[in-house]
Amino acid sequence: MGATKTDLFTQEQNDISLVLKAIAHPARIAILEYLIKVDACVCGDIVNELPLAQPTISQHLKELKTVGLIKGSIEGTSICYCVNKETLARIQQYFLALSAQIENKSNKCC
Amino acid sequence: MGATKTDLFTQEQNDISLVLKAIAHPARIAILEYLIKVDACVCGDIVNELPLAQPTISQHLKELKTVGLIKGSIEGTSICYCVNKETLARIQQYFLALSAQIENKSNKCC
DNA sequence: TTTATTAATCGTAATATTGCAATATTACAA
DNA sequence: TTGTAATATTGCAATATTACGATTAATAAA
Repeated sequence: MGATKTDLFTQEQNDISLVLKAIAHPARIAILEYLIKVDACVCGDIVNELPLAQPTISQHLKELKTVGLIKGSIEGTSICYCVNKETLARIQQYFLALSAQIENKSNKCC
Repeated sequence: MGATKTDLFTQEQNDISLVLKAIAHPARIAILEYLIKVDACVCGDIVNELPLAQPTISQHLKELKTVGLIKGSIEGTSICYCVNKETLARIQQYFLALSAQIENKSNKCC
């Protein structure tokens, strides 16, 4: 087959997995960390910062944008990107909730 | 090419991306949530719980185990799986740190 | 020993992802 | 309008992932 059977899972499980899949690549993690580090947005600087070709960076940015992890605003010929706090916060909350659930319990095995 | 250029990124970026990639699938999210919900470990119950074939579940469990998100211990003919708190905590801390960094800053654009 | 039971592994078809060269688009300046 | 800088899109080869049937390995029960 080869395609994920999304219809078998809940909306939230699919949503979270899409956002995590977008983050789950070293180049996209590097982009997110860089965007956060330089405060607000930078544009073509990302191409200079990372050792990947421009089309590759552009594609990674598109994936991050598609799932709402970053936003972009046009400034003349260049585009200013920045991290979407809300989406990041949502992921952070998700893991916080998981950790909280597990904290109260003691493993019966392992 | 098709293969991620891991040598271009830091150890931590690659590490985090591997763990996130393991989580970033609805079936594996469902497995993690189920393991957390039923407290400690269950084994073949996961196959009954999720609408996927046994080899598929087994493969997903292997991926989760490879990146250290779950542990398994043999109990007779069955295997008892449970979530590895440490790895989950590490991911949670990672996102907490990102969120904390971004909280202090005001977007220059977007 | 035979027979279930449980879970891992193998093999493979279908599909998705990664990375980039080539090209296109967009916005502005001269 | 022509040129140029900044990004996006297209097309494609290489590789990875997903899912599962068939099989295997390991243990337990009869």
